[in-house]
Amino acid sequence: MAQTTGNGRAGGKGAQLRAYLLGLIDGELKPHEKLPTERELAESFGVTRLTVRRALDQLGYEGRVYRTQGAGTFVSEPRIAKSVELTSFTQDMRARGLVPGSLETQVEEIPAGAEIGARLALSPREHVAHLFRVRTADGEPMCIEHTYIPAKIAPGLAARAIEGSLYQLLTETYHLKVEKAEQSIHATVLDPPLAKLLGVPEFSPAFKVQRVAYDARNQRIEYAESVYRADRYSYDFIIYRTTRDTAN
Amino acid sequence: MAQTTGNGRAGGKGAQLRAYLLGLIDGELKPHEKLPTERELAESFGVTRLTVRRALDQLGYEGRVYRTQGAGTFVSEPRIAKSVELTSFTQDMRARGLVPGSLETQVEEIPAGAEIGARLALSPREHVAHLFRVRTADGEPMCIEHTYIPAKIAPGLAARAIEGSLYQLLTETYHLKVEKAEQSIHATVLDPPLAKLLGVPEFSPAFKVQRVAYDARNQRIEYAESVYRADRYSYDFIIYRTTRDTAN
DNA sequence: CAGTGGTCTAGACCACGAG
DNA sequence: TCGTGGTCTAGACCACTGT
Repeated sequence: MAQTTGNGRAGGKGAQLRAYLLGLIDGELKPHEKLPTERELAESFGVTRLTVRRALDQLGYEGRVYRTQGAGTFVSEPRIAKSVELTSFTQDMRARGLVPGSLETQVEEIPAGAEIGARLALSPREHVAHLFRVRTADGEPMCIEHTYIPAKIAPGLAARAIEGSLYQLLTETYHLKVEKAEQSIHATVLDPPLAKLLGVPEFSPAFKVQRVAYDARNQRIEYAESVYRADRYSYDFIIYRTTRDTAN
Repeated sequence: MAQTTGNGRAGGKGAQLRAYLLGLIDGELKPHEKLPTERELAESFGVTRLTVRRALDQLGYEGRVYRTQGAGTFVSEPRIAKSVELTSFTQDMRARGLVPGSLETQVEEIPAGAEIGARLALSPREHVAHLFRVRTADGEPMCIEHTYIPAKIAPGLAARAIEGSLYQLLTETYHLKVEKAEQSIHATVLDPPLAKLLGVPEFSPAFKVQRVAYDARNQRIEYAESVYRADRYSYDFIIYRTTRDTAN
């Protein structure tokens, strides 16, 4: 089963066009330089303008390009945004050129209980695999993570050795592909045991992140609660005025 | 053929359709109930399927509906997401049923200096209006905010009484409409003076948020640095796996 | 298998920006 | 004025879901 994402057809013209445009943006063009017009792109790629527009829409949403009616489409300044994209810790660290790892990994299968059950829409009696990991980058502790996965959708997970990317394991072994996550970020301070695990002073500031992950069919796949060192982490993203409501 | 319709504009068919769908979602339909099919909607509204799809795309992105190929489009569970939408403090508080206000408002016009200049892409000598406000909800301090706006795009701003929504003032008086913002969120703790302003214990956790806001033409409009009480704030949003890269 | 969403074509007119 | 992006029409075929 090759990958190719939901879009069964090995690529799709939009995806090829996207790849080409990304090459332009990262390579030949500098910020605020003009991309070819939509009509030019459509013709030279043998696709419709709609297809071109969909690719540009996505890039615009990701903050890579911006468009001005009547003028053209332009390369954005180097982006600060990284969030609003769903990545795993492993992917995230690799993208930053760091080597991801884990310390103190523990796995167990336990009843969900009230809180975890509620997060995963399970009965409190149903079982979940519980992973505890101290995630590291280049060997340095970055984050403490508790992950809960319904046992019924990933049988035997608690008996496996988890190393590296959990998402990769879920995809390859259980065909569970996370498409979407609801995330809630809080600011907190580290109590002494957590501070020690992360190797920072007691009562240092930190992010506490709660995440519920879903697959394409809105089935809950994972609940994770993580604590990140604030000295090494920030959340950077681009937000847009929502649509054309403009009511107020 | 060649219908023409002139297309009244003033909303566009997509916007009307969106309003109708929002009514369905918030009114008659419950979570996980099925919306009409795209083809039905297209016919009953006298638009193309593409137009229907664009409206549904947007709702899907906002987390209001989810779609499953071969099955249909369904109402999402009540959303937790609020972020990934650009709102002002004023709008945000009103949306939560609270009365927004400000304490200790100060306004001055000063040279941008190195840091603010860099954020706003101004020479350090150019002037900016600097607003300092303690934002309140139902009279309770929620956030401390420093806002910087280039004097050349909002002349005389520093001489005005700022009350209520700055964004509203910028739109109505200077025709500056924020469309996009880059935001960076950090976790921190409150030093004693800030803690006092916010009425919370010293060294309480807090969010520090830096924001650069742009208009539709990518002109920088505002740089803001805010500190929010962590006991009253969290960032909740939905994130999606980005497109079809899937390189993994 | 029928029906759904996902992608695409080949046009058209409109609103805006710049020369 | 002319070229740009923004919106829309009227179809088509494909991939996936459910029965």
